[in-house]
Amino acid sequence: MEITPVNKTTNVQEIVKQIVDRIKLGELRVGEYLPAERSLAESLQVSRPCLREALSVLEIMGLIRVRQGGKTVIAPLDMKPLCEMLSPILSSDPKFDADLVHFRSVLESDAVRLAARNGASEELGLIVSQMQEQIAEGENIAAQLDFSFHREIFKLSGNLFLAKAMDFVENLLIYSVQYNRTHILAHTEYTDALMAQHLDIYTKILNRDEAGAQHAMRLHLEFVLDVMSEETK
Amino acid sequence: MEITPVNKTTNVQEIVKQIVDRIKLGELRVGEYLPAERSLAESLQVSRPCLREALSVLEIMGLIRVRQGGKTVIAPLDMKPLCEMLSPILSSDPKFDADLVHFRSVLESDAVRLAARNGASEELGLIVSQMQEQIAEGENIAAQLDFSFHREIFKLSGNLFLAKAMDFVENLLIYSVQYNRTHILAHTEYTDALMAQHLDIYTKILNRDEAGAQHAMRLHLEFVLDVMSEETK
DNA sequence: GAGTTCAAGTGGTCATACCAGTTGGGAGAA
DNA sequence: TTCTCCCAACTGGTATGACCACTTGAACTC
Repeated sequence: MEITPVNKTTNVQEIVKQIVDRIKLGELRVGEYLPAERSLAESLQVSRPCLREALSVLEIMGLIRVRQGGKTVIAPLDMKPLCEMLSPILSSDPKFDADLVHFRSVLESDAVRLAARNGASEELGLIVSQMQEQIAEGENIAAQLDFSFHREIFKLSGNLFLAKAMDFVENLLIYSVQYNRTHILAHTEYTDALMAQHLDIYTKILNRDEAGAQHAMRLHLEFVLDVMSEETK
Repeated sequence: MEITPVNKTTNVQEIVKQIVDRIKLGELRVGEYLPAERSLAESLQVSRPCLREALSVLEIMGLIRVRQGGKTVIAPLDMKPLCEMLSPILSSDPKFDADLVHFRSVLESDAVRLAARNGASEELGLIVSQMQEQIAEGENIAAQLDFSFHREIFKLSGNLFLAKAMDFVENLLIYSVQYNRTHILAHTEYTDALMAQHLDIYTKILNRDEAGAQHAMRLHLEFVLDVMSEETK
């Protein structure tokens, strides 16, 4: 006979589970308001402090957004608050930055391969066009546009976890001094090279050239890392 | 002039931040006890419900372990509680299982390459020896041993995030019906093949054959996936 | 000395009150 | 009528104090 610890569960855990389940079942949808704390506590037959503990948990999980005076709203799953809280712990490791950038490369290298398998989207083409327009006007590539490009590739990969992991990594990278693409994008001398690399990746995806896309992405990431290590010298 | 929202912060967020910072700074170390809620609340000059909200957050983040009647202890960062809470949301996606397994393959494929670069550890050799002993005695490979083998590879990779991501994935896979290695390990007819694959991976790591190790791992993962899809037919 | 018991201390829950910010509708002005 | 402004009512944020449930360890019994 196998012995397992009795499953004693706390009120807070029950509440969290119940609300998560309701979100999963679609009873609570993104954008909808949660009932007021007082009435919700009554419905759940728990005290308000207890409910508030559960709400705090849901908030850090990024499932709800709470504002004093305003209503509590169901939000799309967002890792950002968790990352903000957790980043001090993680970044205490000296290898943090290097490991994170490597990890991102691994993710993106696979994402672009899957993206090439699935083919390009209109959205990706649009992003590339906008990049070209900006350059034609003598501007640099906007950081937001660069971000959208890479994000779209993860979306095209179709893999839920690659996209979520990318979110996670990006949220952590915000706090990384060494890895700030904005600096690189601001350097005019790199603009042409970066544009060519983005275009190359896009073309390979368009042609469904999996290996080629992966290779192009690797070259791009290596280029970015090289420039970064130059900058920080 | 750039306009940014004023950073109104709540008591709970302050408390969480403060405790996280103290853990980072080493003032609070893993295994140590947190003061009792009542006295800690007094020290922080906040009410107990408020403090408890913060503690709930820290608990879901896996930074502390709380037991009724017992003391609250600082724990090593553990994604498990978060995964348990989050898994219903994630698994609501029909592609969940497939995406997760693919994601895991991506991680492990890279981890084993880095492991091969760094070379094998005594620990890994010991695990392989134990596997061989079990087989020599006519037993199957224990699930725990198989898990240790794969975990050790992530450890050998030396990349913080690969290991953490692996933790995350494994915690989610517990709830995946389709992906339960225990079933496969229990089948005697696969035992020899699995042992050979593990041994192959180990040897390649030992010889610092990066490409070979990666290839061997891919073969192993494909084999496991094949068997699984047979099982679920 | 080994086993038992129980009191003190811990987290878990609750009810209530009040503070602080948001919102929307009604009173007043144009 | 239409617009503006203000305040009442509702929301979340915090505090207090009480009580329950569980764990622990020291005093007590045998």
